[in-house]
Amino acid sequence: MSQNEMCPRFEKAVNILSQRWTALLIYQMLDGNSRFGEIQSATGVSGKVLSDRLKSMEQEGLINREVIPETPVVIKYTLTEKGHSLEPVLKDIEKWSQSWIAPDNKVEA
Amino acid sequence: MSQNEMCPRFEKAVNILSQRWTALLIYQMLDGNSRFGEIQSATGVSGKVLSDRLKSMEQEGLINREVIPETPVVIKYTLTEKGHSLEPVLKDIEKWSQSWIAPDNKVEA
DNA sequence: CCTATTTGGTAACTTTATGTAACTAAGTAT
DNA sequence: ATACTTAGTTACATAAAGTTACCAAATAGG
Repeated sequence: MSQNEMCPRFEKAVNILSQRWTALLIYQMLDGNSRFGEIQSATGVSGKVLSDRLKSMEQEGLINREVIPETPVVIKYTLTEKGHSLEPVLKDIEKWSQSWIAPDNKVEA
Repeated sequence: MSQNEMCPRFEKAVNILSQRWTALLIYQMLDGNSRFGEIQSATGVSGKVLSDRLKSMEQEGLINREVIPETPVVIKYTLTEKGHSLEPVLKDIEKWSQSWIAPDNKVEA
């Protein structure tokens, strides 16, 4: 336990973005992927965690969930304005990675 | 398992930043905090995890560890150029949080 | 010498988060 | 009825994080 003197809004933002997968999921949605299965196979996240993350991102107001009663059913996840507003942050991370991470870095860890 | 088609450098960067505490630790160091105890009490991270993170951040080339043989011993952690280069990313997150996170948000979760 | 204090940790154990694999539900076509 | 597809959930296993107690070095006080 300690006295956190950091801005609680900043901490909240960091907590959101440092939840495993969340940044990658938003990145995928920025990239046009909107369906459960698309996002899952693009990222490799497990169905269980994807389901959890989508729920908490929805509660956080980052995404919307839309049910399209086609057959079979299609669920479309789209970024809200708030979610979309994270684009510059992710692009910054991308830019940083291109300057500072070696190109042949395997993610095997 | 899945076929990740994202840029592996971007993924690596996201993995670094989405490790719990890492972003907050860098933020503290940008703010001038350099000692184990300072960083620990400023953030609230446990000694065990702080120790782990500092090691992996050092291996990642983000920080340097300097032993100053005063009494009692002082260990000084400072950002490398690579570590410091994350400042714009963190400032972007901070800016985002000020626009999109409610001010009275308690971190109690 | 013996004890206490301070910094920067480590070790053992508990709790929480994530991963895996199998299963469910709705809708439809065969 | 059976099978197929999407979008999940459930039960169980493993990994990561938190908690608390302890260790090591260096020194100061008694």
